[in-house]
Amino acid sequence: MARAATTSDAFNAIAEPRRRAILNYLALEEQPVGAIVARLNLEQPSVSKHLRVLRDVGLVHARRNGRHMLYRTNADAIRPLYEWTKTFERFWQHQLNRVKERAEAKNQPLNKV
Amino acid sequence: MARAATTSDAFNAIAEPRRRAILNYLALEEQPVGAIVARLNLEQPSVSKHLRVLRDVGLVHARRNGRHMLYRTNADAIRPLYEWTKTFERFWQHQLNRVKERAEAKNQPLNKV
DNA sequence: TTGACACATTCCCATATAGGCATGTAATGT
DNA sequence: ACATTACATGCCTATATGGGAATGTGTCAA
Repeated sequence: MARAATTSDAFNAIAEPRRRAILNYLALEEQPVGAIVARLNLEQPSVSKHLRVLRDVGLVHARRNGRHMLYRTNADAIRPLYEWTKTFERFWQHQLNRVKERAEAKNQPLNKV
Repeated sequence: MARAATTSDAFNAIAEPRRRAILNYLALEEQPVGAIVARLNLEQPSVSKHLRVLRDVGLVHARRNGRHMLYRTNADAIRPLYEWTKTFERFWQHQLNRVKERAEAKNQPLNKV
């Protein structure tokens, strides 16, 4: 058997870095495809394909507005991922990382996914 | 180009349900391969391969003890996933889901990943 | 109706699995 | 040294990409 389809669930869908970037961008407000293409500097067909995957697993919502398709992130669909990772929270080394976190937040690049 | 390697990062590695199950099992304490095989009811070569992927991305640590290889989850490597999902926390519908959560927790199967 | 704009889909291809099976390797007991 | 235990790796196959280029579809303006 091959690897599971990217559309099989949210875990597979977000494995793609560009799809995570798209979700980040669409979290604040809905945007047309062209805006994603311009902002993330990707090919239009590529963005459409990624959006198709994200839509299939419910990670984005879409609606048409004239010639434009407006997409927005469905944050609720990300919760299962959050819940799973949170399971391991009690095993982290809290004190040490809290400090590192603040230090890194200051130098974090804008397009960092 | 094809899909990114499962070993390219933690996001790709955890896309596989069995790998998440392994991480869950190895979170509490280190275990030999045979225990994973028995507990998750998988083929031994399959488990070894999954562990290889998890090890390549740093999601598990391994040490030898006689004939046994003892693996354990490296929870710190899961933090980046947690941090990314947490980015969307402010967009969740808090009140509604808190209620749903408790209701679902009661009926959750043991092997649910 | 025609043309342009905004996206979506299709086709082709190289690549990376994950499963099943066989085999290789490291460590231990006798 | 040899058999056994406990894993790791190799080989083969079917399948699912993601990129690039071309083409199809839906909407609006004139």
